[in-house]
Amino acid sequence: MTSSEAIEGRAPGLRERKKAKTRAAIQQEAMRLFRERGYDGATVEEIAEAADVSPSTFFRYFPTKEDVILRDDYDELLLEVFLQLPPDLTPLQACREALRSIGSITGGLSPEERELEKVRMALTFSVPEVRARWINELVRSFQVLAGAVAARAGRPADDTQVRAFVGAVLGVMLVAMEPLVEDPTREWTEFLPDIDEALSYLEQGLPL
Amino acid sequence: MTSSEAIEGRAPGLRERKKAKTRAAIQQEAMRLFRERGYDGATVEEIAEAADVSPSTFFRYFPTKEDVILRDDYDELLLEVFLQLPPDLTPLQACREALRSIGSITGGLSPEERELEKVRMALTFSVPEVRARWINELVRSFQVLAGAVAARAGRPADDTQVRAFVGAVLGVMLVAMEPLVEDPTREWTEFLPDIDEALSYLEQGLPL
DNA sequence: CACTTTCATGGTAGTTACTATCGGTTGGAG
DNA sequence: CTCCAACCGATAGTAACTACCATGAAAGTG
Repeated sequence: MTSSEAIEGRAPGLRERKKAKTRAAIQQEAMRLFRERGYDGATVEEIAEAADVSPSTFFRYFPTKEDVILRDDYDELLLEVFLQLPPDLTPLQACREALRSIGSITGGLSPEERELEKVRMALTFSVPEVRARWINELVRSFQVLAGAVAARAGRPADDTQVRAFVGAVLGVMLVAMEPLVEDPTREWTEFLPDIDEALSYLEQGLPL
Repeated sequence: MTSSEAIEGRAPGLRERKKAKTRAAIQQEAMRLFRERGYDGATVEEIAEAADVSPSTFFRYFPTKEDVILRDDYDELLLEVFLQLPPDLTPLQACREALRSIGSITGGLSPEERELEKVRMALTFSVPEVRARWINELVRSFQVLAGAVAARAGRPADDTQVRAFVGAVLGVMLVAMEPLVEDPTREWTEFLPDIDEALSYLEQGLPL
């Protein structure tokens, strides 16, 4: 083990700093071009040139063109928040609380970051392939969440009821955010109240 | 209106018959090659050659390589079955009944068709891009289902509770079928009891 | 400070999914 | 039998990736 690993995170080193910078540059230029010409209208080559890197480098940072949009840290964030919640909350209360936290975090972003997020979300929902991959990864991350829920409820990770619970929460979220497809200019945080309301219906056994 | 439209469905005409034959041939050869060499291991060109058509024709029948796997009629079938169910069932009962129907339909397939379905499902779940698109279209078709549920419950199509209900059913299905990703050799009908059980938990307000 | 090792980068060549288009052929209607 | 529309094959082109190698800069070593 080298000394660099020990202090990793505090003093990123020149190499790491440069990497973060290029990644940000690529993502930013990509969003700008996408907004100007649309997703299909901007080629990877053009994005790479705008970010002053070679196409090879683009693919080193983002394995596919889609990933330049999809890449974020929300999944880890969600899990982290969820795990730090007081254990006396019911799973559903915990989910609602975690969602509220995520929502408030995005409130404390710089204007530039906010704008970037907005474009990212709009693209995520308006470009079919990207949307498909987004949902796919959302399902995956809810699988992870299932583990946390199970732990909280003191049950095995593959418990049927736990899986049903997590699935229901996932589905409710998905459907609640569906209007974003038709109007990608809206922000996803607008739908947090809807999701919250839907989650409370869940608790009541979906009366219809 | 021509006479051909009037008798449409009964006497498909040579042209239509040929088209159906070509489509089936392409799909069948594709599945064979995918099973032999894997999804990425078989190119569209090879599939086209095996089916004795040109690559152009392949894309006329299936807009993308993924569609040769995804193409099926389950969505329409599900909706059709759902609409024909007696109106005195609660929405949840109707969903469970519809699922049972779909399951029993796949039971009455010829051995060849069964085999094809099996390969199709295995690929759907094991090839990431295909899986992503499958989920995406599942969400879409559940949007349509929401309309039917709303009608059944005598509510507007965009009713919050209806959307929550449909979302929950969708999510429960998604999560219940997740094990197929790790073991694509299993058949999806194996999971019908799990889904049914999960749906009944839903009715109880997801007690945990 | 010299040196070696590690690793990000750029460039090149190639594959493959997909698109646009156009001339030739074939099934179908009158 | 004839004309029309639909279907098909072929060709050329685009763009997202992949594999590979050589170069130069950063980082650990003495």
